Amino acid sequence: MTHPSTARHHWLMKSEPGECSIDDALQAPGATVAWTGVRNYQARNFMRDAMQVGDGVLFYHSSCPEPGIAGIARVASDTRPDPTQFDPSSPYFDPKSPADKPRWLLRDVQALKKTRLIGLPEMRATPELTDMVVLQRGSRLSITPVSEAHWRFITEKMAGR
DNA sequence: GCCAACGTTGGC
DNA sequence: GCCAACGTTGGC
Repeated sequence: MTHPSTARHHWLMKSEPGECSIDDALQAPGATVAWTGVRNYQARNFMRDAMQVGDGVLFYHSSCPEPGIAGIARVASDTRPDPTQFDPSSPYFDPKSPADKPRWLLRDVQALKKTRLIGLPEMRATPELTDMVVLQRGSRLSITPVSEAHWRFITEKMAGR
């Protein structure tokens, strides 16, 4: 029996392509970017408590003309404080975050490959994906868990070609 | 730009 | 602890 803490998880992580697209991530040193700007406790807790280095990530483009899954990535580091919370010039500045007890965390994410754009309308039209957390009514979380079945269906049946 | 849905804040 | 007001997200 596999211990739960060692079970591999999968995630969908939203990024605005105007800020960091899958192409930007692939061109970064080591194809790795710091996932800055998470300012929601539930999303932070996913990163802190459930993510593990090596977990698979669906790299999702949001707030753009064609929202959808744009690539595959992996969790590449443990959590560390998100430096943008202490930067007054950053849009992610949080004046209430204590310097000695940072409120917001990030992980490094390594882009592995760009896929064809699996658009949100296509995702919604795919019966196998109707239970995905990101597709539920009112879902706004920038980081959501992805089941093994959804991960396999997307990466094996949809991302190719 | 609109607005539904959800999260956070702060007075009480 | 309640909850109204306000802010944010993100698709459209």
